[in-house]
Amino acid sequence: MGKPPCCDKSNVKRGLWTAEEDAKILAYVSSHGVGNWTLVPRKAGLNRCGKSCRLRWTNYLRPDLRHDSFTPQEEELIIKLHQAIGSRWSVIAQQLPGRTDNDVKNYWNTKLRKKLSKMGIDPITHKPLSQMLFDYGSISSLPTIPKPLIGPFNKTSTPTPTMAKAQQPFSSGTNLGQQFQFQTPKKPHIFNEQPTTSSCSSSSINGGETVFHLAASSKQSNGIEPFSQRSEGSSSDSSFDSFVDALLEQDFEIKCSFPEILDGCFDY
DNA sequence: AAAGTACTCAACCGCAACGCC
DNA sequence: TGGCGTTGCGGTTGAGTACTT
Repeated sequence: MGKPPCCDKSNVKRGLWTAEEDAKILAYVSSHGVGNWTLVPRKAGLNRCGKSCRLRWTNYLRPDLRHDSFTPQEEELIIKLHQAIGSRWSVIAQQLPGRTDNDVKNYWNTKLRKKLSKMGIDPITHKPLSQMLFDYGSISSLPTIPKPLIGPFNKTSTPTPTMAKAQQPFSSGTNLGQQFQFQTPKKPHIFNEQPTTSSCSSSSINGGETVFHLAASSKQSNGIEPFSQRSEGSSSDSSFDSFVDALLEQDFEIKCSFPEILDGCFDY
């Protein structure tokens, strides 16, 4: 194991690729095929990291890639797969010929998350916001916050063993939820969905992240278990109250805009 | 027209898994 | 069995562009 020995970053070009560099990669691959990427820069005459070459090939130069817009069918499939397996972009991308995991991930982060949020659907749990608020609103007291859950996202959260390597293609017309007989640990998030870019910062509600760490740490049928099922915890604080108030206010606006979400029946 | 803000997406980073010796 | 190198993956960044004020 261990950290991969990457190129000497001070001596390799970084940033956007030029047409000339692309041509070198294409020429190399067409004559040698894809192989040891660490050798590619030297053999192809590129002043790039091998990893960067592999990424450029995988995400852009591969001849089987599509560069057109996502179709509504692809969009729907991404949403369903994300609901079933979470952010396992490589698995999702395998179901979309010509699309890369990076494509899917970017499309999700820039388009689909916002779309679901606007529809009143939580883009992580795929549950209606009103239902989640009902769950959280039913809590009479705030559970004690376990220390390991406080702070930034737990990057080490890994799929449960039963979900690993479920990479068989889906047969058409099957129930995706039944295809995936494993559970995906849902990552915590902030309700007011923003793209994860450097430009987003101040709009998250104070306390929200902590609250959703707790939400994410428990499971229900769809990966989240209501707080009311938790036995431990009892404290409350004003930041949580204001957070809940903000959520309730937001939910009220959503309900006004999308009354159909009240019956909990969704069609993406 | 200019400045500020939001959005998009290619590329990078770091970690873990894998395979070979 | 453990170390090393390579590959795969998901999260994040930031430059370029579009949009708004």
